[in-house]
Amino acid sequence: MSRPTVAGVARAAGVSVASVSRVLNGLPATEEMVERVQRAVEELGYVPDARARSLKVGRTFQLTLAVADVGNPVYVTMMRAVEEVVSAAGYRLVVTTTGPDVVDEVALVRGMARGYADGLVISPLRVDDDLIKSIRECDVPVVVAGNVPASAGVDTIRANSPKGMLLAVEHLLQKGRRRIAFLNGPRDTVPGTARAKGFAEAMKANGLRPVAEVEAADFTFAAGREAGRELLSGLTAGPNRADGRGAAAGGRAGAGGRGTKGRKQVPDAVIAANDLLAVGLMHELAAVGLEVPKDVAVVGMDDSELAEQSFPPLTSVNLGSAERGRRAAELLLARIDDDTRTPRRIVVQPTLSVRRSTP
Amino acid sequence: MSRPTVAGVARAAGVSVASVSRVLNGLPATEEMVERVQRAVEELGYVPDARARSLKVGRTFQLTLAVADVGNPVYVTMMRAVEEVVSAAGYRLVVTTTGPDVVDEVALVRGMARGYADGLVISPLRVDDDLIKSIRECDVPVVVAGNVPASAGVDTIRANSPKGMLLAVEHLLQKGRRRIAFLNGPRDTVPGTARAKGFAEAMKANGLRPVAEVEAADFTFAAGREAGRELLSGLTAGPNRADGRGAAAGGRAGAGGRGTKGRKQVPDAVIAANDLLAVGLMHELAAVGLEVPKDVAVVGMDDSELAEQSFPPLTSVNLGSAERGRRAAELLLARIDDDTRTPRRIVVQPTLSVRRSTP
DNA sequence: ATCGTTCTTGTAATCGTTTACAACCGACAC
DNA sequence: GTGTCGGTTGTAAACGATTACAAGAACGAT
Repeated sequence: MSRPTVAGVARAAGVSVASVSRVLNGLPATEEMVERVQRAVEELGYVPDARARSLKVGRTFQLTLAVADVGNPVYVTMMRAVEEVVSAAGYRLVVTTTGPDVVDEVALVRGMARGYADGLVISPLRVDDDLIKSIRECDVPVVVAGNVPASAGVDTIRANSPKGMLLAVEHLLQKGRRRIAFLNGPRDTVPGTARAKGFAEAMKANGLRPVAEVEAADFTFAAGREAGRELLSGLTAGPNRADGRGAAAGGRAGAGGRGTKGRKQVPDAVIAANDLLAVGLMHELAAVGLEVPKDVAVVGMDDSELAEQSFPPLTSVNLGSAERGRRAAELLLARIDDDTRTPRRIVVQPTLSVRRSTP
Repeated sequence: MSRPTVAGVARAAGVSVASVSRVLNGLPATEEMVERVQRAVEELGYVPDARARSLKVGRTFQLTLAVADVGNPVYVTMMRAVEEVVSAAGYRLVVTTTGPDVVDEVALVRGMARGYADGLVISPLRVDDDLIKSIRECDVPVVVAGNVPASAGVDTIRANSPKGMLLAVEHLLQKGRRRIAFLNGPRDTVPGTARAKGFAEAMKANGLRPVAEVEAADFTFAAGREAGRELLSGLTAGPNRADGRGAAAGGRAGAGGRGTKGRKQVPDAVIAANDLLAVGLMHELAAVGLEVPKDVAVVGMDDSELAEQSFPPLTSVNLGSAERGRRAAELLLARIDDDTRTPRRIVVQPTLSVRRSTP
């Protein structure tokens, strides 16, 4: 006994397929007709085939959100926001993960081109011409949560990293920290370059020079630890500890301190490009006996759930991931509604969530 | 200029639609035919319509993983494992989130019944007859990562919570902790009941009685904090601190200690049903000045990425989420291949990942 | 009684693929 | 020259829904 189709239901109910379809879609029909069809549907356990339906009507009522790494908590914030908006609009949201490579991203956009979903939100880590081309050629609407050139002719919604960096730097400054280091993610990613630039500007605007700058292999916790270790190497002994008892287990002595030639200054604050990186760093700080925030203040970025879960809770720049998710979803829905509207480029402003990782 | 279809390509290449389809699917054709078709495809930027294709061939080459809460790090572990297996098999994985309610879960299974995917892995928090019925009626294969009755006639793969609890209890015991409390998630969920039962058994087997048992509203960080507060209320002053300087800021004196009547015993260890709950609890412990693991040891469950990210890193029962994900995916693929095989019920064994939240 | 109107229902075309089947073509053996 | 055989290619029928269009029914007005 095979799965019932609309034809089977029609036969069972003794009516035509058109009538079945009409009843199922709530078009006007007589009381009796509705009753007969519904009974047949019930009896056969009929469930319409989504593929056939969407082939005919041209819509799937599914929307896709593609993220690079499901383990990154910033995406859960976005995901929640997107989900809320699209499900309120009667769409089902599905999430796929692309990994960090741009080629996979391109493959996804290409593959999505026909039939898997009515629209797509992507938040690409890396962008190249192929990706832009595939977005432009994609015949389902795409909105980019991130930074692509205006020439791509696509709705975008992005964060204001430079402003966020400024908030972080000024907060630290106000708390009396001046020896600020930067723990970035990969420079060849979109957020990586934006944050590097923002950090440099923010420091310059306040007349500061970074005491150190390291680059993690990617935006993950493990990479954060590794980069944190690199950042700390060679400067674990220094004037940071008020009690002067030094820090590292190894405890190798050294001049340290600012201005000492041939040796990096010891930071009294680190800004990380990401909450995961920040937390990774904090583990390394603890490992060498530095206390947060007493010895070193730490500021993360994204203000994800991890920021409040970490210990100490992490002061973090809120780059508006929830709002970006919400508005990305809204842009997508609007464009599905009307494909001719001119692409918008929205920038959302950051705020700072102060927690206990800064004094 | 509308999107090209196979007919358009055929016209452009001066061949029949069948030939186009054959070339696209790699069926035998002459050199020249292949060449002409490919040129036309290239030129028109043709992308096949997934809906139409899957309508005809009966497969979508998509698999769905439905999880209750994307914010729960245990699911990212599972997700990664599932993704790896299914993508190696040529499927695309999509993830949807259902929320904690069983009705949404049922709706998902029902809706998935026709056409959205070739198979479904669900990990339901709550199970009722409706859900089981919908799974049985679903005409795409379903595998359940969790516990449903064998009568459901479905492949399942589940953790061994009781054994996991035993590992946790015995580890604590071995470290000299005997006043063990339990921070559970909602009792009306599948994991909630399993863990409650497992905890009770494990304690009994070791001749211990729980000093406290609280139930969080759900398996989230926020709920963990709240339940942690509840657990700690009224017993924040006690003999736990070795230095005897009491604990809470308020520092109210009290008899505390074991056996004191009218007053709960002060735990020297807490097992949480979940890493998120454990981390929430640790925040509350810190808030009242109790140190982990010196004053109170904490054991989480799931051994998710959060366990190593938390501070101190969390000793956690590894319930095999990665393996469960992997094997769930394998079961699903096997069943897609052959729907007649008798349902398997796999149990994966837990291990303990010892970190620094226990002495 | 006839006509027009409105409302309901059925027939058949359509969406964009795949694929069973038949037609065709050239080669080869008799 | 004809029949057979392999191999390519084309025609047309699916897959399972929606929907334009036409036909029929009911009903009141003329």
